[in-house]
Amino acid sequence: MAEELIGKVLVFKQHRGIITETEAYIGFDDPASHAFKGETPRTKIMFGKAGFSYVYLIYGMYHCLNIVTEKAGFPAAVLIRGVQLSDVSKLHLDGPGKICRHMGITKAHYGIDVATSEELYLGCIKQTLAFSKTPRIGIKVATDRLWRFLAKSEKG
DNA sequence: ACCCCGATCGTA
DNA sequence: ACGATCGGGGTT
Repeated sequence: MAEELIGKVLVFKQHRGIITETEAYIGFDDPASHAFKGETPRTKIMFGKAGFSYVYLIYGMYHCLNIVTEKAGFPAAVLIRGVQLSDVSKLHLDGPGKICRHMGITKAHYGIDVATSEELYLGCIKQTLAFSKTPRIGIKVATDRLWRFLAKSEKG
């Protein structure tokens, strides 16, 4: 799903943009995942059905948006790390904290079903984007896994 | 009650 | 390279 989401459209309220960068956090054997140590109130949504938002606060200052994937009982999520805004600014939001800060996404938007919500959802465009795979960044473990996906022409 | 630390970002 | 800033989660 992290690969699939490259080139899809992220819509939140009046904001929309093409997803240019994602990271995957998968299952019980991924030590970089918040779900690795088991289910907690914060990570509960990751253990549920796919298609729900997982928003968390990081470093006391920034929010990060994920989309839960995989079947219930198997924790996984895709972190949205990069978005190219579709408005006239064409601003490239580079980093999960910047995306949420710009769009106003907070923990209040935890657990939204993106399949039915009219506030937060995903869309398609006709073209697909080529992408590259790299190690995930900002983590200190499991950096050998190529679970970061970056649209071509993005640096990194 | 206390402590450590983090899927970040802006500034130096 | 570093500090800001605070909640989550484990430990006392």
